[in-house]
Amino acid sequence: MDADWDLFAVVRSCKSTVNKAASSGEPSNRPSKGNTSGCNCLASLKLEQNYDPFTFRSMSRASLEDSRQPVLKQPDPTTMGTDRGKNPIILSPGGGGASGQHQQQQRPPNPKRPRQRVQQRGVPKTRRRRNKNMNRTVVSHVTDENSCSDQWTWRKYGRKTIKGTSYLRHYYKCSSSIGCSARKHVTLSNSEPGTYIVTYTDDHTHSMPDSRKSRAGGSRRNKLPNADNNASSSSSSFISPTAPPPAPEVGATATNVQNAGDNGAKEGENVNIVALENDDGEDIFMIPNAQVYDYLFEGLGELVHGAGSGSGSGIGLGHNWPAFGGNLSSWGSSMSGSSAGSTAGRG
DNA sequence: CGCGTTTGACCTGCGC
DNA sequence: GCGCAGGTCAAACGCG
Repeated sequence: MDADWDLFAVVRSCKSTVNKAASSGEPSNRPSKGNTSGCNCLASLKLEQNYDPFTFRSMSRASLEDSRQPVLKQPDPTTMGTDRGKNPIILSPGGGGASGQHQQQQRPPNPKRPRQRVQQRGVPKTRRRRNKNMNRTVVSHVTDENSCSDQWTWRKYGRKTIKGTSYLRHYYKCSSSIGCSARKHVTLSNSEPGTYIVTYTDDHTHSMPDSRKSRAGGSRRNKLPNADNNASSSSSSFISPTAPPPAPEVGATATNVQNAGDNGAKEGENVNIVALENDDGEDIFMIPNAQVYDYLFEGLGELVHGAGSGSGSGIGLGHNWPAFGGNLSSWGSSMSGSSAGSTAGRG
């Protein structure tokens, strides 16, 4: 909760001109849905080509490409809301990069496999929806050229067509460690074609895997035709909220705002897009193609670093920022170097 | 064999 | 209370 509005506060503070940072308890912590007006401040950053804060190595390009396929060009009122009975997205193998995906894409239409979900009803499942109780969510935007991968192992557990976006949202769980509750979902931005909105939820309950041990996904990925494309980037510069950048030079997204404030983006420099959400998953703000100015991050830097020290005094996203492995402040210094071997996968 | 992906079904929060 | 929409589950399947 604190962190939550910490972010918020930060954002607001960004609005420097507008002043009013986290002066007080930030009453309107949670603007009602759609009410993002309160935070039109944002700096958007343009990533350096080589610097991709959010690369999801573990996600097959195909998957994401998938999300680039407009799902519902024209939302069908009759089927809206659920994919039930809907035709699966048809990937066009030749279409673009997604071609040659190994795997399921070639799977036959799948004759509606019989599924008996026994004991579903009545059984109180812990299946939960993102709610206020959940750990804060950090959103970040990635340009599609940056591909998507990071050092964590993510396992896709679902996808959904999101109303209003016309694109698919892919849901991933951290599979680097059993029991890790970290999750994220990736959606192709509706307003920013080519930009993926990555939302991280919950924190990793383990340290960054040294190397991927997961066999299936990992090895396969490397063989992705497109993997070539990003081979260099994925192997040399995978950066993510959970995988601190080796040496941030320029750009930054929300996730490395800290760096942006410190040694990251230089004044007036472009950094991709920064977007933040409150714990309700509401986009607090997103500012594409904006520019970063020091003053914008002055406060941020403080917050980030200060809070890291555990200064309970308030605002700060120093610690416990889920997407940062729970410790944003140590982000810049502790690179993935740590080992903490991954236990990739289950069993 | 183990793991990731796909995808239909189901659950649940929220707005009306 | 109902329906919508987002989120999650889990069987089936493919790949290494």
